Amino acid sequence: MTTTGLDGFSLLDETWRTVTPDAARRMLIAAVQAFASKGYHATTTRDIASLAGMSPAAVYIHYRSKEELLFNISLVGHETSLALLSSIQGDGAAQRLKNAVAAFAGWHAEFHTTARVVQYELGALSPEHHAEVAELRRQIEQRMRSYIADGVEEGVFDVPDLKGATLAVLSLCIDVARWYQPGGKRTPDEIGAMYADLVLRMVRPN
Amino acid sequence: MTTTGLDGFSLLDETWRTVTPDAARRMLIAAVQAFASKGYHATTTRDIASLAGMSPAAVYIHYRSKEELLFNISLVGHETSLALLSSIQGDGAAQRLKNAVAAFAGWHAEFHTTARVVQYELGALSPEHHAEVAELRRQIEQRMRSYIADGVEEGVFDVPDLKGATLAVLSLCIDVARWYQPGGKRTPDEIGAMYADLVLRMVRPN
DNA sequence: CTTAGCTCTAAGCAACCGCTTAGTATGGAG
DNA sequence: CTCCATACTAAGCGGTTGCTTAGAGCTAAG
Repeated sequence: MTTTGLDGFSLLDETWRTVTPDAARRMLIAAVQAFASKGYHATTTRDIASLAGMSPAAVYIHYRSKEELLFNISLVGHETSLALLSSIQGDGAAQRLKNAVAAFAGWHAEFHTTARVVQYELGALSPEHHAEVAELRRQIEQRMRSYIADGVEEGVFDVPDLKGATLAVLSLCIDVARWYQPGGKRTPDEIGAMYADLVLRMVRPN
Repeated sequence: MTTTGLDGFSLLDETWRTVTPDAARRMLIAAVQAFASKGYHATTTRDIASLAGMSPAAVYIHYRSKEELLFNISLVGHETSLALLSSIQGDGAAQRLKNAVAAFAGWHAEFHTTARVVQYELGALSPEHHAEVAELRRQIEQRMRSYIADGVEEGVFDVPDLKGATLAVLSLCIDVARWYQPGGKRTPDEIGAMYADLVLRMVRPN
């Protein structure tokens, strides 16, 4: 095995560390790249195999179907971003919300390849797999809502509509995956910081 | 011709009024519905024809290819939302930005079917068609930026990063098309009003 | 060395894709 | 009535799709 275009990628993205064996992980990373750049339906199993440097049939050694490949990506991606959002710390509700938005928006920029698949290919999942992922999405929403609710209870935030504000904040962060480009003016960290600032302005009292 | 599921739709959505002849318009509306619910690549020309109540070959009487169908949708959709954003009026920069966000976000809710195709199927356009649409997107961004810049010049907005804030505001509105569902708690107008309020909070001075 | 088990490939199958072709129905002009 | 243009359908073509099958290559236990 020499170059398949994956070498640099797998070093940058540690999301798939736990996927074994090696060939299964390379296949998954190839699928992430292909799904992200062309979309799930426009990607053929031959594309994925070719990106991973293997034959078309090799896909089915490690995965039952193309959809199962997508489900694995979606599941690990959602679990990773939920874990990230759950690990937020900080002094006071304002600091915690700031850290949460910076982390969540920053993740959607830094791992925009994974994030694009996670956020925009949900509809290609089977009903059973979709339901499983939807539960994780509910938990993500609940986490973000609690960060905002904390500030309201502390009296440091002024939010007329808690559910609406949560929706807007999550929406803002998620949409980063749509427009972010690696060669752009802002680094993922800068985007995270800028968005954290904008969100805090949104919830601050008059 | 009796029911194809389009009758109610075409009454609700006046975006395609100018498309003639009638069969071409019905085909386009069928394509919008199919592209929006399954994505461009997952939609077959047989799906579209069937939704329009015609034979598969009828698509090619009015359109050269499936991609040209998408291009027409994308072009008219972008022109419509640009026209909407360009027609904003109001007393003072704050009122104009408020109206602009309410209209733009509201449009992405009310016409979420069209908006989904417009915003999420850009990558399926041919390079030439994509370039044509990209120019319209630049004009949309410029419009929104000028509404924010006006407030900064008037001294009623405090925005550290004009381009960043414009990006965030557009992003917030566009992402409505991703999460909006017709049966939801909020009407398109309510979403527009809520988002206008959130954006004004974001740009107001301390 | 034998054998079992795992990973992978070469070849290909049935189904489906976008699109074309040949021909039919319709309606208006002369 | 004939003639012709337009709008449509039935049938199907070449190519591609997701996935399967049969078997080869490799590793390691006995």
